[in-house]
Amino acid sequence: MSESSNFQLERYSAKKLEDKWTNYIIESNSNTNSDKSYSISIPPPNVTGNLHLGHALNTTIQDIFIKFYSLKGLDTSWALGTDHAGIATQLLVEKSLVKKGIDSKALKRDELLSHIWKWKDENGEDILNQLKVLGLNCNWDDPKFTLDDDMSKAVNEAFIRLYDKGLIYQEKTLINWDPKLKTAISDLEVISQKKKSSLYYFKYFLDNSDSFIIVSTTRPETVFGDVAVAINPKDEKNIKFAGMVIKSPFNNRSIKIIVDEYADLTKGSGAVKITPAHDFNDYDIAIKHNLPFINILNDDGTLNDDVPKNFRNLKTIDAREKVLAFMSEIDVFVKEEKIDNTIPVGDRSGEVVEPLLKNQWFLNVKEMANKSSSAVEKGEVEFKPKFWENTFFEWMNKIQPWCISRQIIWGHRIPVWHSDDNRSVAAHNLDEAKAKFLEKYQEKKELNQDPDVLDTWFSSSLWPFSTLGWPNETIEYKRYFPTSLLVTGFDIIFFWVARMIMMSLELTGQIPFKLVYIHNLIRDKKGDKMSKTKGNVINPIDLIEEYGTDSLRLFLSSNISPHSDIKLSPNSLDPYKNFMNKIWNAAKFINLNFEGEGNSKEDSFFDAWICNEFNILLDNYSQHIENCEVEKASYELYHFFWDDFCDWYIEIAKISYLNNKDDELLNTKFRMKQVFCMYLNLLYPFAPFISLELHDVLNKGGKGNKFKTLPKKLEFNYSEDFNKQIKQIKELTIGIRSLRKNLEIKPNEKIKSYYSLSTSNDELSNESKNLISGLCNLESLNLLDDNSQNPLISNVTPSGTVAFLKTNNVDFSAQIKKLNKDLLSLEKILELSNSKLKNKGFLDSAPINIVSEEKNKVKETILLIEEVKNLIAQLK
RNA sequence: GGGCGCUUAGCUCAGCGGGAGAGCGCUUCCCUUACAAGGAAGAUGUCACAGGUUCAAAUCCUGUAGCGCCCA
Repeated sequence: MSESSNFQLERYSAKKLEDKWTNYIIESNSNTNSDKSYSISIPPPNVTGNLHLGHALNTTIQDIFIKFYSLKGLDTSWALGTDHAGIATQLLVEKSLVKKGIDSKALKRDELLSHIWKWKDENGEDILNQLKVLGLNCNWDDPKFTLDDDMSKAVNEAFIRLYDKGLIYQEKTLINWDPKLKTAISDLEVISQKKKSSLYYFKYFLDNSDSFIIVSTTRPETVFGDVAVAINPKDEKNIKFAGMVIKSPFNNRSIKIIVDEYADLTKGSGAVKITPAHDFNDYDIAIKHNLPFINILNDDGTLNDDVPKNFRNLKTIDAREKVLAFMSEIDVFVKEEKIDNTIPVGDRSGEVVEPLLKNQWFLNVKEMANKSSSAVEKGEVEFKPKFWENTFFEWMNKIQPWCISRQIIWGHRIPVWHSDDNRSVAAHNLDEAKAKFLEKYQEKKELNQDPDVLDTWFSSSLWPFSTLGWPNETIEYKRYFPTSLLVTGFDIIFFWVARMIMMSLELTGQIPFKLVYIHNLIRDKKGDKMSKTKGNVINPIDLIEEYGTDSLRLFLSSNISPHSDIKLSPNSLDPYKNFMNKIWNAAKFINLNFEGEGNSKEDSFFDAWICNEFNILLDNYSQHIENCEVEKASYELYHFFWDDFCDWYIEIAKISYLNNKDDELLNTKFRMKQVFCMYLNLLYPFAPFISLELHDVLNKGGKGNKFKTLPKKLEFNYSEDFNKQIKQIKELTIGIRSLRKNLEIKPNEKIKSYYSLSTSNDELSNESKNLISGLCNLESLNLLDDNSQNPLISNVTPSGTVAFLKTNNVDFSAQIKKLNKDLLSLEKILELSNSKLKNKGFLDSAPINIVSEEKNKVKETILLIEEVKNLIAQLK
């Protein structure tokens, strides 16, 4: 059996195509010699990650751009890689060690590190392998990993440059401390969680006095760190106490009463206790009023030795109860009030984050943020959709120094070496550090590297240029940087996008990418976020198993929306699978009929029409993708194929095949295959597997040269108005089919039919008549004779009237109903148009073409109304 | 509290100044040899509400309500 006859029997199977073509796609190298380049760097998935729909959406979009610009002849590069995901990975490995009975806390730094590297070596490729099923054209031969030597070199270089510029510094200040993970985290990693909680009121008695101030607090356990009570200058009740001192009943410390507008009279008692070492606002107040800082917490969040003995080592929540009990005991407790509060929680640990005084490394980003904002303002970096720029600016405007040090071990160790007397240099290695130290301090000292590692996002922020070889001026860097596009979700605009822009401008002097394409999230069918705990996660691998990669990709690319998240239910992909099947079967039809190339016969009007429609598709498609409107390109692909190519072109061609001699059909058969293959070329970036397979089937022997360029516009040879002819055929056909349906005439019953055209000097060619006869299963189709005495049942269409002979056994009530409905809507249209044309304002102000269109509409509608009235009269 | 987005057919959403659209679902008919994962013919809408701008508003502006997200 030949290959082609096999194909005729084969049903569409996505799985089979994926098995056949995945490696071909991965191995195909789209680089050209073009001097124009197009580059993207992938948002690196975490090494701990598993493929989820977010990855599928994100990479599908990028792949469409890469494949499209590759077809356009640009030299494309899509940098691939994974992120070491510091805290997440370390947590994961520590957990797995616990299962093996190993306590990670008992391990030395090097031992734990080697465990994590071992895990990475075993599992680090998983996510990349999962990505492979999507048919992506990324740089598979050179995947990066943020902790590899080349990336680490970039990280060190970036750090050292920023350190030497004075932008990176160490400071003991209040930071967000995760007591569970025992590390500092940045503002962005703290989530504000709404919670019902209590506001407690208690009395602070003035020293040696019966007078007291009622203070309200949500955190009674921090009374041991209190150094002041702030009252508002407008606080008439308490203002007399300003400057006086309270003797704390909790630890005998002296507490000053200060006046500051920070004390909000509308909240609680209006007087607020100041705990500078455990609250960010209080910290600022302390600086302002020159107050001391008293740390009362250990690193694990328990109370430390600076509190009275019986409170030591208690968890804050337990200390709170005990303090409250003590307040009652000494009779200072006033009341408890239920309030809505927001609590800071670590995004990784889920634990309440404590503000703590700690020595940490910071990057001063203020100036970098200003430069970044102006790059976006000037349009050097553009966001799409544009409204996300507001979100970006909002954060940039109030940005704080970025806390970049973490007290974990999985990450880039801070490249700073300290002497025992706390002098430091930043360097790539110990030798360089020694040399730098000597140069800087004119002294030799024993040096030790800082124990902390960098925030994972520090290395991520270098990604677009570190993947291209920076700080070396590699060929890749010169060719592909700045990159063309960044595709990502809105949830990491702050974490990632903003920081990449800042770092790039600071370190390379260039923007990292010209365009930021922000896409939305994929949710379940109710619009809820997918999560393991909710159990509503849909795995893309399962979807691919059931529907195929092409269907998934087409679903994703069709449903991108700037304004709403994508809702996905288990059968959301049905329409796209059906579409794949439609394409598959159309290929069978074409394969069955195709006889060979090389035909000099002139195009028929429908060949010309489909060529023209294809040219329109080609224009729109390119324009949409270039405008980053992938979903519109997808829509055009769907409707051109189903509505134009299948429903009309193939159907007309079928009739033509029946009516004409073989040699007259060669051209249509050739055109049909030609347009179809060019269509596959356009479909390729969206649905690569089916495109490759069908192109291969229909072009036997033409392997190795698939989809290397975008198709050129089709030239065709037809001089008359093919659009008008198609319009006539479509409208008259629909008119006849509708009439047949209304009269309940079976589809298989051949019937005589008549027509007249709405414009008297129009003609219907014999070819068109034959086609309509075929499309409507007519016995004959003849021009209505004005003198004909035959009673008729008619239907009206914009192109003309169609009619059947009125026979006794036919029930035409449905048709009368239909005509009356037509009449009603026509009269409405006429009324509306007439009222417009009577309006002087409309005639004066509306554009000329709009006015003339309206006039034409009136003329046509009047004629149609007459016609419909006649037809109704005939039936009475 | 500040900011952003949304409200259009039963559902999911497009349209964003001059004819209310798509897919799914629904009704009726058809296994007509590419495709029943299909074909044909249909039904379905105070475009959230209230003002305003305009000759003309689903579309622009203002306000209101509801929903969602981000930041504090």
